[in-house]
Amino acid sequence: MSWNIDQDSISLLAPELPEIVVRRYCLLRKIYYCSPIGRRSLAAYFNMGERVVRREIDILREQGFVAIERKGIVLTTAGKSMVKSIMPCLKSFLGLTALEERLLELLKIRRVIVVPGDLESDAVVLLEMGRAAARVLRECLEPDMVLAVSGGTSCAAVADMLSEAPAPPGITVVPARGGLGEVVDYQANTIAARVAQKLRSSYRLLHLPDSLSQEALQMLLREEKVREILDLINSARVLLHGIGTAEEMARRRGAGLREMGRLREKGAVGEVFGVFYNDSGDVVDRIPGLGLYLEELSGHVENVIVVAGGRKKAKAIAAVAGNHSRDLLVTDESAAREILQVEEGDNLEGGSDIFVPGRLPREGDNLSRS
Amino acid sequence: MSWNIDQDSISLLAPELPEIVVRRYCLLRKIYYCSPIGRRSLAAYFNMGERVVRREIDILREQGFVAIERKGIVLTTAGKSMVKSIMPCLKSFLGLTALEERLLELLKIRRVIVVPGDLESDAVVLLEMGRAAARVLRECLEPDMVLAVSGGTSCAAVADMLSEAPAPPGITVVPARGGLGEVVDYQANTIAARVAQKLRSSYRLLHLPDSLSQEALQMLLREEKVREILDLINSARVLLHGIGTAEEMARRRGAGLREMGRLREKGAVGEVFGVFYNDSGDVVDRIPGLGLYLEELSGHVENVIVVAGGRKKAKAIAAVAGNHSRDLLVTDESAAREILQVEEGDNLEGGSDIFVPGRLPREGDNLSRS
DNA sequence: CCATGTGGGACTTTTTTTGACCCGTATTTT
DNA sequence: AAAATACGGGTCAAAAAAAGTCCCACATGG
Repeated sequence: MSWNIDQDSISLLAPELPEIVVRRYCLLRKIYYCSPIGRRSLAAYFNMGERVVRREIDILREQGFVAIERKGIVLTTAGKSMVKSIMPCLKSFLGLTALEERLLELLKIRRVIVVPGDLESDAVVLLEMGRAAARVLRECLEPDMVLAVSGGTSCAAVADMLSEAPAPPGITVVPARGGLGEVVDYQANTIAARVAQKLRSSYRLLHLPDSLSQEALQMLLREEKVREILDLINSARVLLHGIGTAEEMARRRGAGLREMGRLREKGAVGEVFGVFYNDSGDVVDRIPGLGLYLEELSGHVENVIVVAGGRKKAKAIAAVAGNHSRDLLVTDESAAREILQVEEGDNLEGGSDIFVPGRLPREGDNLSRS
Repeated sequence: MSWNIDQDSISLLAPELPEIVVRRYCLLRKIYYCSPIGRRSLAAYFNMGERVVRREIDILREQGFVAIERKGIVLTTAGKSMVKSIMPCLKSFLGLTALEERLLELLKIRRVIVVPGDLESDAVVLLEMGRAAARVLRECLEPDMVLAVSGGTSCAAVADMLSEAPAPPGITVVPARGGLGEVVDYQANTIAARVAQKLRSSYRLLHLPDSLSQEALQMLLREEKVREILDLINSARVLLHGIGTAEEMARRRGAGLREMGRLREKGAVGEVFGVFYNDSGDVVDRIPGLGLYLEELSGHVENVIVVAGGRKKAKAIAAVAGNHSRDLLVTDESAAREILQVEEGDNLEGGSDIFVPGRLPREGDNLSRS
């Protein structure tokens, strides 16, 4: 029998290690995004005791990663550098690199990036996903491209984390669809504009009322201005989109229980650009509206960057991101593990647990998070 | 300012980690070589509390690396496999790979292998060095070679750790010099025979009285049998030798304080094949005797495997193993760090400490070791 | 048959960790 | 300007973990 012990052998010798490393890394990462921040805020955020946080911070301070100021805890230069550069090392240490490879094989797409942590229990993971996706996005950009972006918190995070630096010339950013009734920060229009601003590119928007009848849509299609933007959108060569769960989307549309029941009946698990997919990736429903038609995108779309995380979206991700050689997936650890567990009945081994810094909540805990 | 944080970043996040890993590894390694062995023996050997050992063993048992039997602690299959395969990973984790590269550059020799630990405080390190050297030795062997070995504990360890498997045909093992008065187990003759046995090769020995006058040596030289073996020795294409410190050698020769003082005066720090070297690698003295003449070895020697460890031998190693492109050095962590610190005024960074499992000795401790 | 070394159990002491405070101050909000 | 908030730091006791120190029953080997 051959024992395949490689870079993870250290964690086998010190099984308590991953927990420690993850806890400190999460703290560091949170401080990175939220500094200056206080002990109590951190403790509340991660559901840890205040004293535990203090101890960890002391260690991090001794290591020179954080400095303590009157306003709160901040990262030192070394700390910032650490957060930025530790990722590849941490990923291999936590087995995420292996996870990426297994997902790549399972989903048969071009590229998979898995970010450590669980988006649902640590909101900072969303930002980290955004940062990773932003880097991928920049790699995809070429002169005179049209980039279409969708709405949602995930894409908003990408926009947030994009560095402010000029992209190749001639790029136009457009929303993939006219506004779906959402918070303005998460609307495709808003995100497109913010992305364009970060990239120093131009952008075109498509403002539409929330719910339109078929007749109204037909009428709008005859408008030259609208037509023009739609053509632009459908000539996109790069797509950046999140994934909605069916429940989320139905709720966001203000749909009644009736409609939600219908979606569930059809087995809808994920939504992209207003199109609902079931487990197998088939289209089972769509929201009437104007914009990009994913099915019609054939030749000229080169890269589809899918960014979504959280255990709840696992099924949706697997359904949407499967079997497209043009797809690039950016997700988080919890979603990645969930997908693999569901899809291939993951032979659960020791150490494949996902570590979260917090403790079990007790009665009396304040569960609100910053 | 550029922060070079790479694979060691994990240890920066968890500074207590190297100590834990090294401790467990040392325990595992000791068990590997000495099983079955009991808690108390381990505790005494490593100068640890019995309870500490018990706890570590519990963890190692939970991890499936050791099993506890009535006769003592033994390694499981997984444990054996771990000890064998963790080495490269551990080396990079402890920065030994980097250490090897720096030594390679400093000494300008062909190859450097650094084994974790300190030979002086953990005798098992000697065996580990032997195992590494044995592997190197096997790589060097080609058909019809003559292999000359020296005496000493280091070479004895190599002989011990050599696997029993046939070497290329036609190999002859010889002692590099006639017996210097030592314990028989560590004499070159003994070691040559044991190496040959492991390699399934033939061997020739050269038995000589301890101290001989010049006249006696000259007379022996005229003996055909002796002459024949000497020719064989001097046709060696592979050398395997340890390094003696001057003190050690003088003591072993039973030399009086007078002679030791003379050696010290001349600056002798290391000895190989009865030849003493000073800091710079110059020959400052020699023990009269018959055998291999290192200086005359020119063309036909292809590989010189130097195996020596321990902080005390650092200077000797640096003096002897320098500037020979044919040299391969196998040493331990403590010697390697000491060499670098002395030779290039090592800019001491955090984490470059060498971890030993024990604690500081107290009064009342039983310091004897198995 | 006894000396030695083994694991396991039990107990106390010591150290570390954690929780729960309070305090003075700087900053923000009212 | 005053109140409220959030910050770091300090302190103390409870709790938990670790470590030291025994003793016992059992095997093994001289």
